[in-house]
Amino acid sequence: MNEPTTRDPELTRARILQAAFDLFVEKGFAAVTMRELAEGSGVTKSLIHHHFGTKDGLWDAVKELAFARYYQDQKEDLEQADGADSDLLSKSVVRYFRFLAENPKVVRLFSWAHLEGDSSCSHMDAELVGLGAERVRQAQQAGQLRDDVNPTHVVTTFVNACTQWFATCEHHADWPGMGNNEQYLEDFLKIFMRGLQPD
Amino acid sequence: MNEPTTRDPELTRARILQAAFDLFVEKGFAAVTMRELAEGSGVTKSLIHHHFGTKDGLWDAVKELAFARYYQDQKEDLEQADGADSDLLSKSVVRYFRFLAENPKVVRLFSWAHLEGDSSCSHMDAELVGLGAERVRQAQQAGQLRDDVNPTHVVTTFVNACTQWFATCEHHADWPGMGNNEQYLEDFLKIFMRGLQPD
DNA sequence: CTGTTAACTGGTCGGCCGGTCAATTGACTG
DNA sequence: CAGTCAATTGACCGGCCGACCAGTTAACAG
Repeated sequence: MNEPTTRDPELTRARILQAAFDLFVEKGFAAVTMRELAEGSGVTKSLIHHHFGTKDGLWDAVKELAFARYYQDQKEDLEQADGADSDLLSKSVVRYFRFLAENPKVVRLFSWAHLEGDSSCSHMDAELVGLGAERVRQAQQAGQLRDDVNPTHVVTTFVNACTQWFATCEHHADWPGMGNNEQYLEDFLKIFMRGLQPD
Repeated sequence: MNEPTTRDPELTRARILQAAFDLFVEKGFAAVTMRELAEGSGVTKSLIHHHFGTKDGLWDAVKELAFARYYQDQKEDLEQADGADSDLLSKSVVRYFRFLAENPKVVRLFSWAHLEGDSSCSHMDAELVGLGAERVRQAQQAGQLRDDVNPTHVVTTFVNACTQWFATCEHHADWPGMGNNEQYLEDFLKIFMRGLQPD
């Protein structure tokens, strides 16, 4: 557990992963070169190949790490939520919205991976949405939410509304009439929560 | 107005644009090579350079064409809508949803362009959202919609919910509990429209 | 029929791409 | 201390990248 000063493969891997994350998030996989990655992480091109094999290998490692963190974070939130809370849904929306607000790079990474047809994130999302839908179903049975809508669609609706907001965030930031993050969240919640009230 | 058999620069341009559109939509700008573009459109690489200058030039032309069609289509719909119709909003949602369903490639093109920081689509969307927001404002003043929410946020909410649905369409198509396009649209409209009813 | 223009082609260029490899260096083992 | 192994380096490779250019050919105006 000592700390070698000159050589530290784990730290090196971490530095490469961080630089690759930033570059891939910014420009997408295809537009980034191994030379940029090397320069960005302060190591040689060969060293990246030594640790990650190919450019694709590095890309996979970057995605796997980011997605694992995302998945862990979200699952934790979903499981620690109090099932008896009548305001569970709006709190979940807020929590998800805040997560995206604090992790804009993850949003972009998802977008890139998704456009390239990556399926690994799909399985994750399927499970998370499934967990959320189960909560909605419980709330419906408890009479807290209208029960004539598909619980999965309820979750998908707010996930879509939040995700796309941050995916296009920097564009519409200065549109006339468009509010900031908090104002949008507030209005969305107004609409969404009233739309889900029981008859 | 005759039809030359051997040489037709406009047809050539159109063929190149179509092939480029398909390839760029599928793989993104950076991952497509001039050679692929040439093969895909059945012409020589040099001819593409002759007509569009550089690869970037072709990319710009592809985007401009697709965006212009999108813009024209949307603006037409927005303007021909009957202002006195109390069900205007839900019809607009349905119309937009159907447009995306029928033009999945445009959705992907927007996603790519957007991730790359293209700002031209931003101005378009700003104007379209502005037009829609104006309609919402009118409906609010007529007492047809609740007036304690920002009209721009109303439009953004449904645009986000629809866009992101199709952006992730092929992924969640087979998720457990997830319905098809029509079922999602129906549930979203239930939530959205009730959420917007006046007090 | 002739001259001009532009569509179109094949060949080629310098440069950068991802990837490899032999050699060096540092850390740890016994 | 020698010996081992992995971390790290720099030089190098074949190939493909986007772009260019000289030459050819079809359309068209006069």
